Amino acid sequence: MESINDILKKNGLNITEGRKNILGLFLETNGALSHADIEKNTEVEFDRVTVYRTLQKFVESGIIHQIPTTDNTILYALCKDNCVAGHHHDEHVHFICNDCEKTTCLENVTVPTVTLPKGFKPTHSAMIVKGRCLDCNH
Amino acid sequence: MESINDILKKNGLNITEGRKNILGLFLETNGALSHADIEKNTEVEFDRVTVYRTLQKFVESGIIHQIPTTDNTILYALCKDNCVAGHHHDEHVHFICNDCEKTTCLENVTVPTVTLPKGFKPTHSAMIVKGRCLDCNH
DNA sequence: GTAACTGCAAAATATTTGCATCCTT
DNA sequence: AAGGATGCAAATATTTTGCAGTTAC
Repeated sequence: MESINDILKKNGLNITEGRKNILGLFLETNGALSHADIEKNTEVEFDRVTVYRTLQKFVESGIIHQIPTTDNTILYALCKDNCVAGHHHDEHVHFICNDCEKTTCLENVTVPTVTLPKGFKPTHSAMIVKGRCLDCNH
Repeated sequence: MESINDILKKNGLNITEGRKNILGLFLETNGALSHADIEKNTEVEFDRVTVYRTLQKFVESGIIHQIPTTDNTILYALCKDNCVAGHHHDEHVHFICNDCEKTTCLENVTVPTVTLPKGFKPTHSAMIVKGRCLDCNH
C-alpha cells in the first residue's frame, strides 16, 4: 500500500499540507470529486486558489485526471498506475447517477474502441454512462 | 429540406429573431458550438442572457444537445430527428481535435454498448474521442 | 390582449493573476 | 539559502435573476 507521501514524491511534488490533504480525500473517496467537493471536505479549510492550483498540479503530474461532464463543471478522479505525467490512460467508463448525482469510476469497464471515419486519428477516448447507480437501486 | 421556421414550430417554440439566428448558426455549422462561439458569430449581436436562455430552450425542446468536455465549458450540437423533447438520443461519438480544438459530431459512429457491473442501470451514454481531425491531418 | 421573448442592470458564482509571506528541501 | 507553495486581495469571466418594454400569436 502506497502512502500519500510516496505518491507525491513519486510524481515529483513537494509534500505540503494542502497536497496531502487533498490527495487523501481522493484516496478515501471511491469516485470523482469536483472543485467544490474538495473545498468543502478537507479537514482543514484551504483557500479556493490553493485548491485550483493543487488540482492543476495533480493533473499535470498524472495523479488525477479530468472527467467530462455536461454541466459546466469538471470532475477529477485518481489515475491508476498506468497514468504517467503528460500521458493519461483514462480508459475506463464513468457512471453518473441521475438520482444521487455521484460519479463512479467503473475501473473494470474499459472504454471500447470505435472505428472512426477515414482521416481521424484518435489518441484518447472517454465514455460516460448515466443512469441509476448501485446505491440508488438499493 | 426543413426550414428554420419549421424546426422551431415543430418543437413548439415561437419564432423570434434570436432563435432564428442561433438555430441558423447551428445549421450552417457542421460541428459543435460553445456559448462564446454563438455570442460572437450571430449576424446581429444578441445579449449574453438571450443566448443563455435560447440555448436552454433548445435543449429542453430537443433541438440541440449538450456535449461533455473536460474543460469547463459546454458544447452544443444539433440533435438528429430521433431526439424528442425531454428524451435525447445523443448516441453518436464526438471527436475533439487536439490541434484546432474543433469538436465534430461523428453521426455515423454510434456509441457502443458496454456491460455494467450488477446494480447499475444505464439510461444514456456518451463518448468522446480526442485526437487529430480530418482537416488537421490535411 | 395575453403570454412569451428580449435587453438591461445587477447579483451571484467561478476562475485567474500578482504579490508578499511562509514552508519544503 | 533558494525555490516552491500558500493566502489574501483584486481583477476577470461566467452564469443567474428580476424587471420593464417589446414582440409573436
